[in-house]
Amino acid sequence: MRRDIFQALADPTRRAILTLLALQPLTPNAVAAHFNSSRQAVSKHIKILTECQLLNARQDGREIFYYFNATKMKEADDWLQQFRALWEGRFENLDQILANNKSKKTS
Amino acid sequence: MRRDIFQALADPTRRAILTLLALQPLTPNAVAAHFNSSRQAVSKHIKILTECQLLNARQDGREIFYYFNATKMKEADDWLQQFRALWEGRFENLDQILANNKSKKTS
DNA sequence: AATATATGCAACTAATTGGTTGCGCAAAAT
DNA sequence: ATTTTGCGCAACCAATTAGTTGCATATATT
Repeated sequence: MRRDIFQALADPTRRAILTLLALQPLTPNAVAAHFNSSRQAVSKHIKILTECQLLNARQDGREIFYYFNATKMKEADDWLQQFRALWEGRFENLDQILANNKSKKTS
Repeated sequence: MRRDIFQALADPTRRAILTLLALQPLTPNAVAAHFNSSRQAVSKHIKILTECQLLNARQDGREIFYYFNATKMKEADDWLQQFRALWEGRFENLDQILANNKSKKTS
């Protein structure tokens, strides 16, 4: 199933799962142990994250370890690229404002 | 009203609105003209984006211009920071893999 | 072989979402 | 003064979501 990566990132629990799995691959049970949610609820989140390839699954016996896929996450970063110049520019403006403010005080 | 910035970014129309308004401030009507959606639908999106401060409003007569707020968008970028090392590391690994591959060929 | 464990999947539910239509109000144009 | 324009807000609706409970299946453990 196709899925929008930003839509997957919308849920705070899913973001927490990503943060957790970025540190080390874990099974659904191990992930669920970190949250108040039930195993099934976490499993659903993992499914969504896997569907948009933010996670990859690797089965080992009856356990399935989920791996964070940084390459996919970079797509979010790429989208933000278009705005990056703006908040950097913002600081330039801030410098100017501060400079103006200073000159007012000293004048 | 409080609102999660990632939840606001989940909708593709809202992301398109942000891209548009990052170029220049516009009124809701002007924004709606760029999409197939009705003015009210766009207005709802703008409301959500304003609630999480990705947009700021500035009234001028009966018109309201909405401004993109880059500083707020940077929060998304900040959250991604935790993963940035990973996809950069990924490329380091890729370099190693390529290096190994090359040495195999030449050996 | 019998039991326990790890997981996915389907059905159901309450809450939220994205959209619509219709309204009211203030500012501009006639 | 009347009409038009720009906008927000509320009510409603269909679709989606996040969660639950209850299975079924496959792999370990005893």
